Amino acid sequence: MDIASKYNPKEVEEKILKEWLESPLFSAGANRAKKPFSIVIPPPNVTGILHMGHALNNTIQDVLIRFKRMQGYEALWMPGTDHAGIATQNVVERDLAKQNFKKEDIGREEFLKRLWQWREKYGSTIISQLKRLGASCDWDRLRFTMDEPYSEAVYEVFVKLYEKGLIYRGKRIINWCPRCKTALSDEEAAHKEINGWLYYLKYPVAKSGSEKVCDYVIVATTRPETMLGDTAVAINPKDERFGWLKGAKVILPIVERELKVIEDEAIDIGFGTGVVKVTPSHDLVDFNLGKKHNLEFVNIMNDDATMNDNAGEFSGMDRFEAREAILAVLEEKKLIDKKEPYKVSAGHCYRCHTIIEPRISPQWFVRMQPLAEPAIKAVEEEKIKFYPERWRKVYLNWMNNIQDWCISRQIWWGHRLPVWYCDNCFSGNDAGSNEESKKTGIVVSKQKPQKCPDCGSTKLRQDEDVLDTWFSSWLWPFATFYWPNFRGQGTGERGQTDDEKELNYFYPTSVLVTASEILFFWVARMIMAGLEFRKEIPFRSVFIHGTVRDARGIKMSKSLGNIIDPLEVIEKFGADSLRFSLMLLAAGGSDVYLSDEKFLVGRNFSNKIWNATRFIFLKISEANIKIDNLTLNDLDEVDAWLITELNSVAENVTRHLEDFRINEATKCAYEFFWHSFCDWYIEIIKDNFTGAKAKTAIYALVNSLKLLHPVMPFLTEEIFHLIKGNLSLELDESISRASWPRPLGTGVKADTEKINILFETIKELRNIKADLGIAQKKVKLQIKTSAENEKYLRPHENWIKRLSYLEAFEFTANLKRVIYKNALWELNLDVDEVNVKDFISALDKKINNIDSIRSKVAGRLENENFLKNASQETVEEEKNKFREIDFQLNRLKELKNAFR
RNA sequence: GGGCACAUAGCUCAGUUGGUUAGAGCGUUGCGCUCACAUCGCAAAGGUCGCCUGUUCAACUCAGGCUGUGCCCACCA
Repeated sequence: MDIASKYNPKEVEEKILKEWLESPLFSAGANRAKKPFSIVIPPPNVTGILHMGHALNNTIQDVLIRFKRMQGYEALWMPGTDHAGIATQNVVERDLAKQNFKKEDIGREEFLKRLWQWREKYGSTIISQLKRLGASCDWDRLRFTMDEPYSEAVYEVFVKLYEKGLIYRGKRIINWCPRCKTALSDEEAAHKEINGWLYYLKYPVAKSGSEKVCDYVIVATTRPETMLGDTAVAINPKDERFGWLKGAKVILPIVERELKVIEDEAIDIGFGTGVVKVTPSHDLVDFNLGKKHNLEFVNIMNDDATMNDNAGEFSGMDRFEAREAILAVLEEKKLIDKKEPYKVSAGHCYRCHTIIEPRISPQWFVRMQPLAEPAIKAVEEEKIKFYPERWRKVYLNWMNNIQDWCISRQIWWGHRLPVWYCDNCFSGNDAGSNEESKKTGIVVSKQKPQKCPDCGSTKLRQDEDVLDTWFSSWLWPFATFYWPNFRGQGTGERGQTDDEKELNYFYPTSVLVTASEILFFWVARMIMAGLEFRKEIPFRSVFIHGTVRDARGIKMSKSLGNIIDPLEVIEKFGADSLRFSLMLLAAGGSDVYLSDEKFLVGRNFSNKIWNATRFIFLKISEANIKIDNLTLNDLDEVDAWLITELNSVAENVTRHLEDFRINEATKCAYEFFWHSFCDWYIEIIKDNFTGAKAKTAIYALVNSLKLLHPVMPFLTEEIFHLIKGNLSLELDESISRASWPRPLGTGVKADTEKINILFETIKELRNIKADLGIAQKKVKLQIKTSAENEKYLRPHENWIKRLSYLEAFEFTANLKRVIYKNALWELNLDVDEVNVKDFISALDKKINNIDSIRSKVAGRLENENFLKNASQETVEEEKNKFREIDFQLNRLKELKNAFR
């Protein structure tokens, strides 16, 4: 049979992918005979394209799913995409802008039509890319957060929460993105420090409470433009410097408005001048002060953060333009005391990075505290476990300080609020919370109500707003199963049952794999929603992986231009290489630093596996060996050693995968395959290729492939097929459904100690030869040993000779000198012309090295406290170690003497 | 301001409960195209495990402090 000497991943992967997608290998359904294992995918943005973060995230999930599937679980990986409200709308708006349109020009209906078209066109891109990565999702289940059944879940949840008093409408100060022109939640306002100034402005004092100490008060501000909306200045009542200001009035410059002086404990006496300007309409703190002290609210901005008519002469200017203009006027009036450089923390829109403008507007909120309580408990009681564990604290800390969630968005792409207002009797009041309002003229309902329950009017108008994207994604773990409107009996295809049965079977899901960035956005909220609507946690474990960064440690992002495109890596080296390299690098939850050459490990390893297979096939066909089963018998020490190693590797890989230590699992399998299997075993069997050896090799190969399959699905599948096709073995259709390796029980137990002595000897001989400068010279090996040992050694003669590059074995009772000895034998290399000088200096170095270790161990053994306190085992170990080191030391010394 | 990580070979990082002669990949050096693989093999050089102080018979590992780096949270005008 002809197998290429270089592995061609592209060709193989595309072929295998096609087979997979045409098969039902990855489908799952409620199956009583098996235990469930389920993962819901973090749904990527429907218009997204695969980036390295996706590659990492989804490879991890695929590894876990494939592992569990092979272990015999009913493994479901639920795929889907997210409509990603603001992000997607922005993309389509940009597209419109290219044609010189604004969305308002074409209207809501037409705009939404375009959005859906966009989704049809690009929505499957990322899905096919995930497939190409090898993701073994149950693709027939592909969900979308705006599918009709899914939307039903969203409305259901809104109505339920409203009825429970957990959703309310309120006029509050919220984070407003003046570019997207929508409200954002606190989480969507990313705080970043920017370099700014702290301006000290002088406000003239009109009349003082007691004796006027000064003509001005000086207030410090980072945002002078908001002064136009000031309606008070505030001091701390305990601040003795400003006792005279109590009850005073000051004049707001430019506007010439008279401002009250209010007193509040919240004012930090130590900051700035101790006097604060209060702008209730444009700052959260001031908003609260304004409510508390019953101040006037003056809004000075439009929704795009330009100044409105309340800004007088500055009307129409952008907020930053207005800042400069106002400063110029104040400068002219000599009302600027000073300015200092200052780092300001400002919220930025997480979608377009525009600086947030706090803005008062009516919005809808979810009261979070009641939802948070059980979600805190679930994690505290470890019903949900975090990996790495440190995220548990981060989660709990956030949950314990949770704020209400602003869920209404002033965009068009998303789930429209199931809220109707009566044209006749709705007066803009708040709604939903019991004390705050009377709910007049508001109906919250999944369907459009016939008439207003308050006044009977039929003129009802649906709220224009849509819901925060996360208000739909927090239902993902159960809404993907068609909750709450389960379909009837399933079709029976692929063993599927009806929806509810499936939900009950697969929920709670097993593990959620995600990045830390969306811990609050998504993970925490899913836990709350799961507990609220299913009365059960949504997943048992949360595995949080790191961020993908470039070689300099900077987060990869398209806008920074430092991305490595996973698709290019796939094209060049194959998805297996990409996956393998990522899994090797992504330790626990640590960040992954990538550069192009990092993928060579994966490429090289793929090729290694390919060639090892190729070689074994070659030998089998050369020797005309027939293998029709994998029952191992006639194993010699070397075969048994390999199988013993394999067993322990299988055990370790399994253990590591169970604990989400994928990198360790990958490394174990890699080392076994490359070093134990290729470097030792295959080398050993080269000139002693018996039927038993062939079988052992194939057995080890098949099981290595299985261990590697979760990480390198394509290559392992291809070779699995090759083995099945060429060796007439009874194997599964696909390795993805083959059983996970279990240690072979009795019968195979290697005398690893003796074999290891041989391996050590070979390494030592190579070493000595290199030091003597005769690495490539085939010399005779003289051996002095017992008859019994000779009998043991004889069968291994050939490979020992070859691996240590020797010409011949000679058993003799008289050695000219001893250059090496161990428990089995004493050796000499029959050679005269050698580089004694280098050899002796290399020896000296080794002797020194070992000598220092020897004295360390000796010191320990002479220490009475050690002997007294350390465990019996430890002491024994140390004693053994000492004997071993002592033996080595003497040997080296003898060797040195022999060459002197 | 609060919290959380991280600091181990030239580079990138492993190191699961304290006892190891501290490992890997890449890079470097030397030797080799020995009938799979040069995307390979064999070997070598290279580390006072950030610093200090404790706990312990024993610390890369535990505790406290320090320094540096990164991240998250927060109504720091």
